[in-house]
Amino acid sequence: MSFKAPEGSIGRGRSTVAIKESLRDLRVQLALLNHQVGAKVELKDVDLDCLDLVSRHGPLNPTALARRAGLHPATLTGILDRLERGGWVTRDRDPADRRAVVVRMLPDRNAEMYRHYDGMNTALDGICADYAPAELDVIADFLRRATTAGRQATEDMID
Amino acid sequence: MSFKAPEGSIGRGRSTVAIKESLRDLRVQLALLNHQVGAKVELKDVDLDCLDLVSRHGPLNPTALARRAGLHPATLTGILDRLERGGWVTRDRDPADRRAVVVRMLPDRNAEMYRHYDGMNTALDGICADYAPAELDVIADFLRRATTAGRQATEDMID
DNA sequence: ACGATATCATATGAGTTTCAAAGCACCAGA
DNA sequence: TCTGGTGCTTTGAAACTCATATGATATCGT
Repeated sequence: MSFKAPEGSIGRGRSTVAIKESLRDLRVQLALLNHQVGAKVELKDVDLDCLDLVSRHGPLNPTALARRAGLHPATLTGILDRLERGGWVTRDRDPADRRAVVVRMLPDRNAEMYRHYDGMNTALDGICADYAPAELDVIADFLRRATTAGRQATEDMID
Repeated sequence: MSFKAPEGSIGRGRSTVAIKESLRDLRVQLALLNHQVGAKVELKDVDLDCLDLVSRHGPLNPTALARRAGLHPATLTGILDRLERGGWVTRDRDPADRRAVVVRMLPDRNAEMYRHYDGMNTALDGICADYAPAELDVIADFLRRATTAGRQATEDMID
C-alpha cells in the first residue's frame, strides 16, 4: 500500500494498483488534515489520534488506550494531561477498582471537534451524491474491509 | 468525517454516513500501522510522512517539503537529519542554486520500505479480488476524489 | 484473614525533539 | 559592488517521550 511496488511485483489488475496508490495518498492527506486541525485546537497529532480512539472505543482506561495506540503508558499520562487541560476528556476514578482511571470524551467538545472537519464532511457528501446507492454500499464495504485488514496488519507487526 | 456527527445533522443516506465513519476508522488504523512500521525502521511518525511525500512528489527541496507537511523549516532539518542518517534520503546541493538542497529518496530503500507493508498489501489484494472490475473502478475513483477533497480541506484550513 | 505478589497510574530524570530567532551562504537587481 | 531577499542550518529554550521507580490498590495463595 505505501511506497511504490518494485517493478516486478505488479498486482493482478491495474485498478488494484490504483486503489493501493490512492489509499496511500489518502492516508498522507488525512494525516495532514489532522495536523491542521490539531494546530487549530492546540493538540499534537498523537493527542488527536488518542482522542479519536477514546471518542470511538468508548470510555476506557489509560493502559488499554496505550496498548491500542502503541504508546508507552508513561507517555499517555502526558497526552491525557494535555487532553484534560484542554477540556477534551475527563479522568474519573473507577469506583469498582480504585487504582483504575476511566477516560471519557466530553460530548460538547465532540461536537466542537466535528465542526473542524466540516469542510471535509460536506465535500464527502458532495462526492457521495454522485454515486448510486449500490455503489455507495460497495465503497462502504471496501472501506470497512480495508480497515480490518489494517488492524490485522498492525497487530501482526507487534511481535 | 472524523468525530461523530451531532444527532441533528444526519447525512442524506445511511451509506454516506457509513462511509464517513469507515473513513475515520481507516485513517486511525493506517496511522497506527504507520506507527508500527516507524518503530521497525526507527523513524518517527512524522519522518515517515515526510519520506512518503518525498517518495511521492519526487525530488524536492526542504522548504517545499516543509510547506507540504505543514512543518517549521527548522523542524525539517532535524527530520532530514534522521532520514539521511538512516540512509533513506540524500541531500544534494542544487548546482544551479547553491543555497538550495534537493532531497531524494534512495530507490533501494524504497523497496525495503515496501516490504514492511507487505502484509497490508497482500490483504488488500485479497480484498480487491472479491470485486468486479467495474466495482474496483468505482472504489479507485472514490478514493482519488476523497484525497482531492482532503487536500482542499487542508488548504482551506491554512489561513 | 493475612501477607506476598501483581496491576494501575503517575512522578522522576535522562535523552530527544520542536520551533522561533539568529546566522551564514548565496542569488538577483540596481 | 551594494542591497535586499531567499534557502537552509545552528542555537537555545521549552516541551515531549519513555524506562524505571514509586505509591496506591487489588488479588491470589494459604
